[in-house]
Amino acid sequence: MMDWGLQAVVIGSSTCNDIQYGANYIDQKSYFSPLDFQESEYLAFSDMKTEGLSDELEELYKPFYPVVGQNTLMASSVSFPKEPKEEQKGENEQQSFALVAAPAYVPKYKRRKNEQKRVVFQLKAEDLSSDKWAWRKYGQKPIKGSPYPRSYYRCSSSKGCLARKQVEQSCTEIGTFIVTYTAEHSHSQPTRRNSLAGTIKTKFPTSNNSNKNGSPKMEKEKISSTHGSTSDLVLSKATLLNIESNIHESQFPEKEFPEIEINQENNMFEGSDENECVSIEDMFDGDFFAGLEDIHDGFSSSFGCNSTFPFSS
DNA sequence: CGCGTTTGACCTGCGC
DNA sequence: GCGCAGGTCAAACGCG
Repeated sequence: MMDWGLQAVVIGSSTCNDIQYGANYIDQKSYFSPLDFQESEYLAFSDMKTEGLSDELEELYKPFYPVVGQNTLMASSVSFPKEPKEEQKGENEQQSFALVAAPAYVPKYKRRKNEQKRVVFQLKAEDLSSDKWAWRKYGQKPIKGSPYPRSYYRCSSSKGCLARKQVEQSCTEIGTFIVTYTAEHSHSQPTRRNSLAGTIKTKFPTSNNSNKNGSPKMEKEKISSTHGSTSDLVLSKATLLNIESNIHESQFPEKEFPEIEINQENNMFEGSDENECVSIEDMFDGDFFAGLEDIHDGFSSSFGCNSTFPFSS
């Protein structure tokens, strides 16, 4: 089992711009893994933390983070909210930090991201599939200073679940994605993903049509996959095309991005049950990869290039 | 019918 | 107050 546990967890300062990578830091307020732990475990966690049981907690939480491929880069951070400037804000802050209970009041627009607890992972494209939660995409925005848009996902497993996830491609490394988790799941991990509904059909651009992100606007064409959730498990083809087109159109700044490299002995996913270990091959059957290959082929023929597709294997 | 993505519009926080 | 940027909403539409 990989032995990184809290090692990759860092604490950010009060602003999202201060995310640090690679520091060994155990936060003193809270800690969570949005990916892979059971409700009962993280329910008890905050209480345990306050009792100074961080050693045991470290052991407990080792398997909670996504068990990813050998090449996965992971940088995790946790940001905490600023102290509320006004009394009024305090209430919302607490809503944002409720661990499990569904909030009685959910503001239409959440607090700024830098005031929410966040965990940042840097993942190889092929390791995005290690996230077993079911996510639904609810938005995409171009990000200033980045050639790639950021996609916004919310947990689709439970209506009251506040968990959010942002995915954007690293501008420094092709095929590496920065995944930011916000808030926590209010339910246990789903045993299976949902159906294929919503899997888009995207055709390749035939002209110079562009959306407001400056990326080609896609028509629809089928993505084949036997695993339902499109989320990040199967990045939508339009998203992939955006990525691909951006790769070809963009210059990559020479910017250092400190990372923690994870060495892992095997490609095993560890579930909530102690005995539940699933290999990558078990989790994704041949059709899944076949679907990716189809997409890749489409890229190659459409863009006249086959070297940069992040999901090629 | 339920669940998914896409995408323009809208809301909010923040800096000036 | 204004403009910008990030985050979210919701209508439209596709798929099984």
